Amino acid sequence: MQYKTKQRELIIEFLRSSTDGHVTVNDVCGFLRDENHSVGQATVYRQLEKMVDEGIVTKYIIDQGSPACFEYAANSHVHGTCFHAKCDKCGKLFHISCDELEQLGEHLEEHHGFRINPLRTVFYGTCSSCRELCE
Amino acid sequence: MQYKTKQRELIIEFLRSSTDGHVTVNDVCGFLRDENHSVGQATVYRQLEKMVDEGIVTKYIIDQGSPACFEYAANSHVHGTCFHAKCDKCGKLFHISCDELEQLGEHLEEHHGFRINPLRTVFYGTCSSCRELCE
DNA sequence: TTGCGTGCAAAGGTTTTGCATGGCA
DNA sequence: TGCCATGCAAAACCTTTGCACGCAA
Repeated sequence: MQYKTKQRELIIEFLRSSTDGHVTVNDVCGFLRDENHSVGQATVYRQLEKMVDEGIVTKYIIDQGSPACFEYAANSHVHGTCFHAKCDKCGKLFHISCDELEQLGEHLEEHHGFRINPLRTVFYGTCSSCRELCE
Repeated sequence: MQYKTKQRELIIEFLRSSTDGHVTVNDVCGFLRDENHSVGQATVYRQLEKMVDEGIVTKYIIDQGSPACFEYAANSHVHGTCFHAKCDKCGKLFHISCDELEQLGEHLEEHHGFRINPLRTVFYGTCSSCRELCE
């Protein structure tokens, strides 16, 4: 049973309008406050959690200690599996999507019995720009 | 410049003796306290951070909100690249190491300019046992 | 009317920091 | 002696929870 409240609508509207994709609880609260539609942060946490369960929002855990990122599912990765890769050095977040990664998923499931969830998995490493700087 | 202190030696000794590999700050403090060699937890955090920088210890960020895991590097993955995979359902942690994953690394670097760090990367998903339970 | 949703504040857990003291080189 | 390391407590940070009140159905 899912009530339709004003707060829920506001949160969804913001997620939908947020084109860059990755939004934190703080972003949501801050934006709504600025628009004079304040919503309690506990409510934002609780609503986002529900939306994740419903599958209309995706939660990314990018870093330990940093706030979690949320994305309106319909806004993103419509073109197949998409992974996130984060650079340890500059902190930039990349989206990677290609056939090899699809195969990775198949391989893991067939040979290791593990079904990877691209929405939760983040690759860590270094991007080319940062490697150039070091050399 | 790196001083050689009693505390540092104690921490390294425990990491070295810890065969299962993944150890939290709390594990370290608890063990040392039991052995009557108490070390302040701030010290443990600071020393482990240094060891990570030096490359002799690996830090795994398994879950948001849960404590980070540390591993004495010499104790592990002697047999090539090893990735971690964590089951969302049962929470079990698996070690995965095979040729396909080596290739994944090469592919990411060649085609996406991203050099993945297996020591920091954790795959999330569901293991076969948990999937069987659901079906 | 029923009971889920909200908001505030407090609590929870992990990690970081300030500052005076201790100990390596 | 100089300076890094330590230890304690407090702070910082994100997230969860308790509880009274509000509001959708």
